[in-house]
Formats: sequence, structure tokens, C-alpha cells
Amino acid sequence: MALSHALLASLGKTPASGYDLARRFGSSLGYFWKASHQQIYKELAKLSEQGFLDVRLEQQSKRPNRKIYTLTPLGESHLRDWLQQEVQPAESRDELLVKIYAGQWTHPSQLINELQAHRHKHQQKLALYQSIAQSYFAAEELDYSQTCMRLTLDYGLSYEKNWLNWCDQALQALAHFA
Amino acid sequence: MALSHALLASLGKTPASGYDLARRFGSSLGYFWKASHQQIYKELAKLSEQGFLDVRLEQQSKRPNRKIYTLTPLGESHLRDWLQQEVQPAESRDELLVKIYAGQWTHPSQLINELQAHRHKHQQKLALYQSIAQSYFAAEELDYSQTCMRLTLDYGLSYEKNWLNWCDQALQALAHFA
DNA sequence: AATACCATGTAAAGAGTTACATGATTGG
DNA sequence: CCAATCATGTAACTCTTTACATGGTATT
Repeated sequence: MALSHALLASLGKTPASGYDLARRFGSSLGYFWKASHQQIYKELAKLSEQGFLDVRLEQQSKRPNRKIYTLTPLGESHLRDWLQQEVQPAESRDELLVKIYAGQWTHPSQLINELQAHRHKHQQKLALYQSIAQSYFAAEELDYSQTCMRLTLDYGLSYEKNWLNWCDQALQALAHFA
Repeated sequence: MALSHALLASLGKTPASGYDLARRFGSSLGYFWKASHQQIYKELAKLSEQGFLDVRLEQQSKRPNRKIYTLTPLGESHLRDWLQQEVQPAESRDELLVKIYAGQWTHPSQLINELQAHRHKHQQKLALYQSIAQSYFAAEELDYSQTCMRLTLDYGLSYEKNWLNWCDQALQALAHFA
């Protein structure tokens, strides 16, 4: 399970609460992993039970209290162990492509509408990633750790660009039948 | 759940057994969806129970008997209904990128090795898709249905090319630190 | 003689989604 | 006043993976 490893890796950078982590999945971690808060809270409980994380309660006055999680040495070595095991390329599961595959059962205009909606969403993600690239990676010289971060963002950028190109290609091809 | 829709769509093209369908997930359907035979057999049982599929036993002499599934009119309308509901872009979950993200806990050479292994696998998938493109879509003029098929393959092609490019970029960037 | 292919499944565990639940504070 | 943000969870359900199970035929 890689959600646990994503959490350990993220907490290895900076201690955080479940809420913080959920927000990280909306930004940096979000380029390549998705997790809901329900999943995160459950997984954090499990990881601290296993001794991979320490928990500390942070009292707050005008806001709900927070549980701050920190990576333990045991958690760190667990993460290192995982890094040495080979992983397989991710398998894709894409509903839009199932729809295109099933295109014969619907009218081209139906597919065109949906492609346009998807194109728009990918466009927005791309714009977001581009603004992040500008604000966080403006420096010329990046160290090893920054390079790693930059590469995950680059993946997100190229992934969204690729989608945009494919959507355009698909829209053009389907226009002949609409 | 889109596995069921992928199965209905595929059976809408040609009736098939669970075994056949599992092989389709290794080729055409495999560009965008993944399913194991265990999942497929279970789902087929459920879909025929719901009246979306008909089953017929095909006796064989020197091989195990086969159950051939066919799309029913009810299954067809169920598929059409689904096609009209908007779907969201797929969320990615990629373990390799989690590893890059966690790069600070390991040596660059570790990441480089893994990137090379992934690059090789994507290269092989690309070669496979390219050979399929040549043998199945050689004709200039494609009808609507063929265009849909072609588009799903094109997605697979661009997806793998995108991965190769990113792997090369990542390998180059990490070479400075190895 | 060993491996791969054909062809079907069951069972258990793990991962992920959706719905429900609470309650104060801040901004428009 | 309404919506969003902060902050944590539980419960039920669905989907996916992994392990187990069987047994004949064809190929190297």
C-alpha cells in the first residue's frame, strides 16, 4: 500500500495534522496520488499504532484541537525499506476512455460534450501546476531534494499537457461525425 | 463502477467468455482499464443476474467448456444510460512518483535504477501499441466506430510516449547527483 | 519432464468511496 | 444570514488484490 508510504514521506518533510495532509493531497501530493480525509485519518491511526508515527495534541483556543504527527526512526526505516523494493508502473482506470470505447452506443455529440468538459478540467489543472512551477521552482540551481520535488511537478505538468493534446485530437477526429 | 460498463461495452461488440474478456483487458481494453480474471468472472455473474447479459454454455471436447456472454437489450439500455452521465477525470495513484517524492530518504542511484526499469516497461508497451496501430488501423478512412477505437489506442500511445519523455528528463536531472 | 495455455471459479484481506456526524469561527 | 474553513472521526459499502483450487492439452 502506497498511501501509507506517501504519508510517511510527507511527514518526513514536516510534521503535520491529518487535516494538513489532506490539503497536501490537494496540492503537491496531488500530482500523483489521491486520498480523502476519511482514508487519511484511518491510516494515520494505524501508522501510529504500528510505531511509525508519534502523535502530539496541539491545543487551540478558537479552533478545534489538532493532532500533530511526526515520523519516528522506526517509520523512517520502514520508508527506506519500501524504497528499495521494486514497484510496477501504475495501471490506468479511466472512465472517459471506457465511454469512447463504447462510442458506438451513443451520438458523437455526446462524446464531444464530455471531451470538452474534460479538456477544461485538464486545462485548469495545468494552469495551477504552471503557477506552482513559477512560484516554487524559480531558482536556477536546485539541490537533490528540490529536484525530486520538481520532477513530480514536471510529471503533473506533462500529464496534463498530454491530456489536452489528446482531447484536441479526439475532438477534431469526432467533429467529422457530429 | 466502470468495470461493469467496460464489460458491457466489450460484449456489445462481440459476445465472449470470461476468459476472452480477460485477454481483451490484456490488449484493447488494457490501454485504459485493468481487471483480473477473478474480478471479471464475479462481475459477469452479477451482470447476468441483473439481466444485462445472457449466458450460453459452449461444450468443447478437448478443452474446458466455455460460458459465452451476450449483451441483452436491457444491458444495452443500461449502458446507454451510463453514457449520458458525466464522469470525472481519473485520479492518478502512482507509486514510482511517491518514491521520487520521498527521494531524500534514498540515494539517487536507487531512483535511477528504478526509473530505468520503468522506462524499459513503457518502451515495451509503446512498441506493442505501435504494432497494433500498424496492423489494425492501416486504412486511411475510418468510420465512427473505428475512430473511437483508434482514439483509445492513441491515448495509450501518447500516454506511453509521455512517460518515456518524462523518464528521460528525470534520468538526466538525477544524473547530476549520482 | 516441465512449462504454458485453456477455462472456470471461491475466499479472505486490503484499499477506496460515500454517507453520516459534530460544532465553532471567519468572511462576504 | 449563508457559505466556507477548520478539525476530527465512524460505518457501511464497493472495488481490487492475493492466495488457493482444479485438471486436461499442447509445446519445447
